[in-house]
Amino acid sequence: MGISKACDYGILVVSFFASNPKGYLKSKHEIADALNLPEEFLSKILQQLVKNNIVESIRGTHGGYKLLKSPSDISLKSVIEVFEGEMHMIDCQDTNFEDCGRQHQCKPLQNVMHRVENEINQILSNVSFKELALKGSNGKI
Amino acid sequence: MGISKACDYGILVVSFFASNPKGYLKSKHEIADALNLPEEFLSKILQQLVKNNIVESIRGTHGGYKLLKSPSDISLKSVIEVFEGEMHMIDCQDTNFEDCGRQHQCKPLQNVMHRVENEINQILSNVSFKELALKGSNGKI
DNA sequence: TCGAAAGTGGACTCATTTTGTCCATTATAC
DNA sequence: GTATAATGGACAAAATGAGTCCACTTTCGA
Repeated sequence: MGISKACDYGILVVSFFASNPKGYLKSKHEIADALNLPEEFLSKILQQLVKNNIVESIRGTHGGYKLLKSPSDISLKSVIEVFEGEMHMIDCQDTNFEDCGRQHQCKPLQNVMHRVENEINQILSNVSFKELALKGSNGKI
Repeated sequence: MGISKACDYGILVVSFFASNPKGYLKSKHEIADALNLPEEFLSKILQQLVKNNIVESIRGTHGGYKLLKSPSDISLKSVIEVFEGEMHMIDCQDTNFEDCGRQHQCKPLQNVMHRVENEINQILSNVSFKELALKGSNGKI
Protein backbone atom coordinates (compact mmCIF):
# COMPACT_ATOMS: atom_id res chain seq x y z
CA MET A 1 0.00 0.00 0.00
CA GLY A 2 1.43 3.24 -1.13
CA ILE A 3 1.44 5.42 -4.16
CA SER A 4 3.64 5.46 -7.24
CA LYS A 5 6.39 7.99 -7.80
CA ALA A 6 4.30 9.57 -10.53
CA CYS A 7 1.49 10.10 -8.06
CA ASP A 8 3.88 11.32 -5.42
CA TYR A 9 5.32 13.86 -7.86
CA GLY A 10 1.84 14.83 -8.97
CA ILE A 11 0.82 15.64 -5.43
CA LEU A 12 4.04 17.59 -4.96
CA VAL A 13 3.38 19.61 -8.11
CA VAL A 14 -0.19 20.48 -7.19
CA SER A 15 0.94 21.30 -3.70
CA PHE A 16 3.62 23.54 -5.20
CA PHE A 17 1.03 25.49 -7.15
CA ALA A 18 -1.29 25.56 -4.17
CA SER A 19 1.35 27.22 -2.07
CA ASN A 20 1.67 30.07 -4.52
CA PRO A 21 -0.75 32.87 -5.43
CA LYS A 22 -3.77 32.19 -7.59
CA GLY A 23 -2.86 32.15 -11.29
CA TYR A 24 0.80 31.35 -10.59
CA LEU A 25 2.22 30.21 -13.94
CA LYS A 26 5.36 28.13 -14.29
CA SER A 27 6.96 26.24 -17.14
CA LYS A 28 7.74 22.57 -16.97
CA HIS A 29 11.41 23.47 -16.76
CA GLU A 30 10.93 25.81 -13.83
CA ILE A 31 8.80 23.30 -11.95
CA ALA A 32 11.30 20.52 -12.51
CA ASP A 33 13.96 22.84 -11.22
CA ALA A 34 12.07 24.00 -8.18
CA LEU A 35 11.05 20.50 -7.12
CA ASN A 36 14.10 18.63 -8.36
CA LEU A 37 12.13 16.29 -10.57
CA PRO A 38 13.23 14.64 -13.86
CA GLU A 39 11.92 17.07 -16.45
CA GLU A 40 10.71 14.68 -19.11
CA PHE A 41 8.96 12.50 -16.59
CA LEU A 42 7.36 15.57 -15.09
CA SER A 43 6.10 16.29 -18.59
CA LYS A 44 3.95 13.16 -18.51
CA ILE A 45 2.71 13.95 -15.05
CA LEU A 46 1.66 17.45 -16.02
CA GLN A 47 -0.10 16.12 -19.10
CA GLN A 48 -2.16 13.80 -16.92
CA LEU A 49 -3.03 16.63 -14.59
CA VAL A 50 -4.09 18.68 -17.62
CA LYS A 51 -6.22 15.87 -19.01
CA ASN A 52 -7.96 15.57 -15.69
CA ASN A 53 -8.72 19.26 -15.43
CA ILE A 54 -6.60 19.92 -12.40
CA VAL A 55 -3.98 21.95 -14.18
CA GLU A 56 -4.24 24.19 -17.22
CA SER A 57 -1.52 24.39 -19.83
CA ILE A 58 -0.58 27.40 -21.91
CA ARG A 59 1.52 26.77 -24.99
CA GLY A 60 4.08 28.93 -26.73
CA THR A 61 6.51 31.50 -25.41
CA HIS A 62 5.79 32.48 -21.82
CA GLY A 63 3.60 29.45 -21.61
CA GLY A 64 3.52 26.99 -18.77
CA TYR A 65 1.10 25.46 -16.34
CA LYS A 66 -1.21 26.76 -13.65
CA LEU A 67 -3.96 25.47 -11.44
CA LEU A 68 -7.41 25.33 -12.96
CA LYS A 69 -9.20 25.40 -9.64
CA SER A 70 -8.70 26.87 -6.23
CA PRO A 71 -6.56 24.67 -3.95
CA SER A 72 -9.45 24.31 -1.56
CA ASP A 73 -11.48 22.79 -4.39
CA ILE A 74 -8.88 20.13 -5.18
CA SER A 75 -9.06 17.07 -2.96
CA LEU A 76 -6.20 14.71 -2.30
CA LYS A 77 -8.47 11.95 -3.58
CA SER A 78 -8.95 13.61 -6.97
CA VAL A 79 -5.21 13.92 -7.57
CA ILE A 80 -4.44 10.41 -6.40
CA GLU A 81 -7.11 9.04 -8.71
CA VAL A 82 -5.48 10.75 -11.68
CA PHE A 83 -2.48 8.48 -11.25
CA GLU A 84 -3.78 5.44 -9.45
CA GLY A 85 -7.32 5.19 -10.68
CA GLU A 86 -10.14 4.39 -8.30
CA MET A 87 -9.13 2.66 -5.11
CA HIS A 88 -9.88 -1.02 -5.01
CA MET A 89 -8.75 -2.85 -1.91
CA ILE A 90 -9.26 -6.20 -3.53
CA ASP A 91 -8.77 -7.29 -7.08
CA CYS A 92 -11.93 -9.23 -7.57
CA GLN A 93 -14.75 -6.89 -8.45
CA ASP A 94 -16.81 -9.64 -9.97
CA THR A 95 -20.47 -9.85 -9.35
CA ASN A 96 -20.46 -13.30 -10.87
CA PHE A 97 -17.92 -15.41 -9.07
CA GLU A 98 -17.71 -18.22 -11.56
CA ASP A 99 -14.51 -16.81 -13.04
CA CYS A 100 -12.29 -17.03 -9.99
CA GLY A 101 -13.69 -20.44 -9.07
CA ARG A 102 -14.38 -19.27 -5.56
CA GLN A 103 -18.12 -19.09 -6.14
CA HIS A 104 -19.59 -16.80 -3.52
CA GLN A 105 -16.90 -17.31 -0.94
CA CYS A 106 -15.46 -13.84 -1.17
CA LYS A 107 -18.81 -12.09 -1.23
CA PRO A 108 -18.84 -11.26 2.50
CA LEU A 109 -15.18 -10.34 2.26
CA GLN A 110 -16.03 -7.92 -0.53
CA ASN A 111 -18.76 -6.30 1.50
CA VAL A 112 -16.40 -5.44 4.31
CA MET A 113 -13.69 -4.38 1.90
CA HIS A 114 -15.99 -2.01 0.10
CA ARG A 115 -16.95 -0.46 3.39
CA VAL A 116 -13.24 0.03 4.15
CA GLU A 117 -12.70 1.53 0.70
CA ASN A 118 -15.50 3.99 1.30
CA GLU A 119 -14.07 5.01 4.62
CA ILE A 120 -10.63 5.56 3.12
CA ASN A 121 -12.10 7.52 0.22
CA GLN A 122 -13.91 9.67 2.72
CA ILE A 123 -10.64 10.54 4.40
CA LEU A 124 -8.90 11.35 1.11
CA SER A 125 -11.84 13.47 -0.03
CA ASN A 126 -11.69 15.54 3.09
CA VAL A 127 -8.08 16.60 2.58
CA SER A 128 -7.79 19.56 0.22
CA PHE A 129 -4.71 21.16 -1.27
CA LYS A 130 -5.36 24.22 0.79
CA GLU A 131 -4.18 22.07 3.65
CA LEU A 132 -1.45 20.43 1.58
CA ALA A 133 0.13 23.68 0.42
CA LEU A 134 3.80 23.96 1.16
CA LYS A 135 4.28 26.38 3.96
CA GLY A 136 7.02 29.00 3.79
CA SER A 137 7.26 32.00 1.48
CA ASN A 138 6.17 31.13 -2.03
CA GLY A 139 6.72 27.46 -1.40
CA LYS A 140 10.43 28.01 -1.08
CA ILE A 141 12.24 27.54 2.19
CA MET B 1 -3.91 2.02 -4.58
CA GLY B 2 -4.81 -1.49 -3.84
CA ILE B 3 -3.21 -4.63 -2.57
CA SER B 4 -1.15 -7.28 -4.31
CA LYS B 5 -2.53 -10.68 -5.22
CA ALA B 6 -0.37 -12.23 -2.52
CA CYS B 7 -2.02 -9.99 0.03
CA ASP B 8 -5.44 -10.64 -1.42
CA TYR B 9 -4.86 -14.39 -1.19
CA GLY B 10 -3.44 -14.00 2.30
CA ILE B 11 -6.58 -12.29 3.47
CA LEU B 12 -8.67 -14.97 1.80
CA VAL B 13 -6.70 -17.72 3.53
CA VAL B 14 -6.97 -16.18 6.98
CA SER B 15 -10.62 -15.52 6.35
CA PHE B 16 -11.00 -19.17 5.33
CA PHE B 17 -9.53 -20.34 8.64
CA ALA B 18 -11.55 -17.77 10.53
CA SER B 19 -14.76 -19.15 9.12
CA ASN B 20 -13.98 -22.59 10.45
CA PRO B 21 -13.83 -23.93 14.01
CA LYS B 22 -10.93 -23.11 16.27
CA GLY B 23 -7.95 -25.40 15.61
CA TYR B 24 -9.09 -26.20 12.07
CA LEU B 25 -6.05 -27.76 10.38
CA LYS B 26 -5.63 -27.94 6.62
CA SER B 27 -2.74 -28.80 4.35
CA LYS B 28 -1.47 -26.44 1.70
CA HIS B 29 -2.98 -28.72 -0.90
CA GLU B 30 -6.40 -28.69 0.67
CA ILE B 31 -6.38 -24.93 1.07
CA ALA B 32 -5.31 -24.41 -2.52
CA ASP B 33 -8.12 -26.68 -3.54
CA ALA B 34 -10.78 -25.05 -1.42
CA LEU B 35 -9.88 -21.52 -2.48
CA ASN B 36 -8.78 -22.26 -6.02
CA LEU B 37 -5.33 -20.75 -5.56
CA PRO B 38 -2.06 -21.75 -7.28
CA GLU B 39 -0.55 -24.19 -4.80
CA GLU B 40 3.11 -23.22 -4.99
CA PHE B 41 2.32 -19.56 -4.76
CA LEU B 42 0.09 -20.26 -1.79
CA SER B 43 3.10 -21.92 -0.26
CA LYS B 44 4.94 -18.63 -0.12
CA ILE B 45 1.92 -16.87 1.28
CA LEU B 46 1.50 -19.39 4.05
CA GLN B 47 5.17 -19.16 4.90
CA GLN B 48 4.85 -15.43 5.35
CA LEU B 49 1.81 -15.87 7.54
CA VAL B 50 3.78 -18.36 9.61
CA LYS B 51 6.76 -16.05 9.94
CA ASN B 52 4.47 -13.31 11.15
CA ASN B 53 2.81 -15.47 13.77
CA ILE B 54 -0.61 -15.40 12.25
CA VAL B 55 -0.64 -19.01 11.18
CA GLU B 56 1.06 -22.04 12.70
CA SER B 57 2.55 -24.79 10.57
CA ILE B 58 2.83 -28.45 11.45
CA ARG B 59 5.25 -30.53 9.43
CA GLY B 60 5.18 -34.16 8.48
CA THR B 61 2.33 -36.49 7.65
CA HIS B 62 -1.03 -35.10 8.77
CA GLY B 63 0.65 -31.73 9.01
CA GLY B 64 -0.78 -28.51 7.72
CA TYR B 65 -1.61 -25.03 8.85
CA LYS B 66 -3.92 -23.52 11.40
CA LEU B 67 -4.58 -20.15 12.96
CA LEU B 68 -2.35 -19.18 15.84
CA LYS B 69 -4.79 -16.70 17.28
CA SER B 70 -8.50 -16.25 17.53
CA PRO B 71 -10.02 -14.51 14.47
CA SER B 72 -11.19 -11.67 16.65
CA ASP B 73 -7.58 -11.05 17.64
CA ILE B 74 -6.35 -10.78 14.05
CA SER B 75 -6.83 -7.38 12.49
CA LEU B 76 -7.06 -6.69 8.79
CA LYS B 77 -4.15 -4.32 9.28
CA SER B 78 -1.87 -7.02 10.68
CA VAL B 79 -2.45 -9.31 7.71
CA ILE B 80 -2.08 -6.57 5.12
CA GLU B 81 1.19 -5.51 6.72
CA VAL B 82 2.55 -9.05 6.35
CA PHE B 83 2.43 -8.61 2.59
CA GLU B 84 2.62 -4.89 1.99
CA GLY B 85 4.71 -3.73 4.88
CA GLU B 86 3.75 -0.63 6.79
CA MET B 87 1.58 1.78 4.89
CA HIS B 88 3.44 4.75 3.52
CA MET B 89 1.41 7.14 1.47
CA ILE B 90 4.49 8.85 0.21
CA ASP B 91 7.86 7.49 -0.67
CA CYS B 92 10.03 10.01 1.06
CA GLN B 93 10.35 9.18 4.73
CA ASP B 94 13.51 11.20 5.14
CA THR B 95 14.00 13.37 8.11
CA ASN B 96 16.94 14.94 6.36
CA PHE B 97 15.77 16.25 3.03
CA GLU B 98 19.15 16.79 1.46
CA ASP B 99 18.92 13.53 -0.48
CA CYS B 100 15.90 14.33 -2.60
CA GLY B 101 17.08 17.89 -3.21
CA ARG B 102 13.75 19.25 -2.09
CA GLN B 103 15.10 20.53 1.20
CA HIS B 104 12.20 20.98 3.58
CA GLN B 105 9.57 21.52 0.95
CA CYS B 106 7.74 18.28 1.53
CA LYS B 107 7.82 18.53 5.29
CA PRO B 108 4.30 19.97 5.62
CA LEU B 109 3.10 17.55 2.98
CA GLN B 110 4.53 14.71 5.05
CA ASN B 111 2.75 15.89 8.15
CA VAL B 112 -0.63 15.74 6.49
CA MET B 113 0.20 12.45 4.82
CA HIS B 114 1.18 10.87 8.08
CA ARG B 115 -2.09 12.00 9.58
CA VAL B 116 -3.93 10.37 6.67
CA GLU B 117 -1.87 7.21 7.12
CA ASN B 118 -2.81 7.09 10.77
CA GLU B 119 -6.47 7.49 9.99
CA ILE B 120 -6.36 4.69 7.44
CA ASN B 121 -4.43 2.46 9.84
CA GLN B 122 -7.09 3.12 12.42
CA ILE B 123 -9.74 1.85 10.05
CA LEU B 124 -7.78 -1.26 9.16
CA SER B 125 -7.03 -1.98 12.80
CA ASN B 126 -10.68 -1.91 13.66
CA VAL B 127 -11.60 -4.65 11.22
CA SER B 128 -10.99 -8.11 12.64
CA PHE B 129 -11.22 -11.49 10.97
CA LYS B 130 -14.20 -12.30 13.08
CA GLU B 131 -15.98 -9.86 10.83
CA LEU B 132 -14.16 -11.05 7.73
CA ALA B 133 -15.03 -14.72 8.17
CA LEU B 134 -16.72 -16.25 5.19
CA LYS B 135 -20.33 -16.75 5.97
CA GLY B 136 -22.06 -19.98 5.04
CA SER B 137 -21.54 -23.39 6.61
CA ASN B 138 -17.87 -24.04 7.27
CA GLY B 139 -16.87 -21.41 4.78
CA LYS B 140 -18.28 -23.42 1.94
CA ILE B 141 -21.29 -22.29 0.01
C1' DT C 1 13.74 -48.19 9.64
C1' DC C 2 11.88 -46.82 5.51
C1' DG C 3 8.69 -44.52 2.65
C1' DA C 4 5.01 -41.36 2.03
C1' DA C 5 3.08 -37.01 3.26
C1' DA C 6 3.82 -32.41 4.17
C1' DG C 7 6.21 -27.89 5.13
C1' DT C 8 10.75 -24.89 3.92
C1' DG C 9 13.37 -22.09 1.26
C1' DG C 10 16.37 -20.77 -2.56
C1' DA C 11 16.64 -19.99 -7.40
C1' DC C 12 14.45 -19.13 -11.31
C1' DT C 13 11.26 -17.46 -15.07
C1' DC C 14 8.02 -14.60 -17.31
C1' DA C 15 5.00 -10.69 -17.86
C1' DT C 16 3.67 -6.31 -16.52
C1' DT C 17 4.29 -1.90 -14.67
C1' DT C 18 7.04 1.87 -13.44
C1' DT C 19 10.15 5.21 -14.34
C1' DG C 20 12.00 7.32 -17.10
C1' DT C 21 14.25 9.31 -22.00
C1' DC C 22 14.19 11.05 -26.83
C1' DC C 23 12.45 13.55 -30.30
C1' DA C 24 9.52 15.24 -33.96
C1' DT C 25 5.41 18.15 -33.97
C1' DT C 26 2.44 21.93 -32.80
C1' DA C 27 1.27 26.35 -30.82
C1' DT C 28 2.32 31.09 -29.44
C1' DA C 29 4.68 35.53 -28.51
C1' DC C 30 7.73 38.91 -30.01
C1' DG D 1 10.56 33.58 -38.65
C1' DT D 2 12.54 32.34 -34.73
C1' DA D 3 12.81 31.24 -30.00
C1' DT D 4 10.13 29.27 -26.40
C1' DA D 5 7.15 25.91 -24.62
C1' DA D 6 3.66 22.20 -24.44
C1' DT D 7 2.13 17.50 -26.84
C1' DG D 8 2.40 12.93 -27.73
C1' DG D 9 4.30 8.72 -29.59
C1' DA D 10 8.01 5.47 -29.41
C1' DC D 11 11.40 3.47 -26.96
C1' DA D 12 14.29 1.40 -23.04
C1' DA D 13 15.88 0.04 -18.57
C1' DA D 14 14.70 -1.34 -14.00
C1' DA D 15 11.73 -2.94 -10.60
C1' DT D 16 8.01 -5.53 -9.13
C1' DG D 17 4.58 -9.11 -9.19
C1' DA D 18 3.04 -13.61 -9.89
C1' DG D 19 4.09 -17.87 -10.08
C1' DT D 20 7.02 -22.29 -10.78
C1' DC D 21 10.57 -25.78 -9.75
C1' DC D 22 12.89 -28.53 -6.96
C1' DA D 23 16.06 -30.24 -3.53
C1' DC D 24 15.70 -30.49 1.36
C1' DT D 25 13.84 -31.38 6.01
C1' DT D 26 10.47 -33.04 9.26
C1' DT D 27 7.19 -36.26 10.89
C1' DC D 28 4.00 -40.14 10.95
C1' DG D 29 2.90 -44.73 10.57
C1' DA D 30 3.50 -49.35 8.87
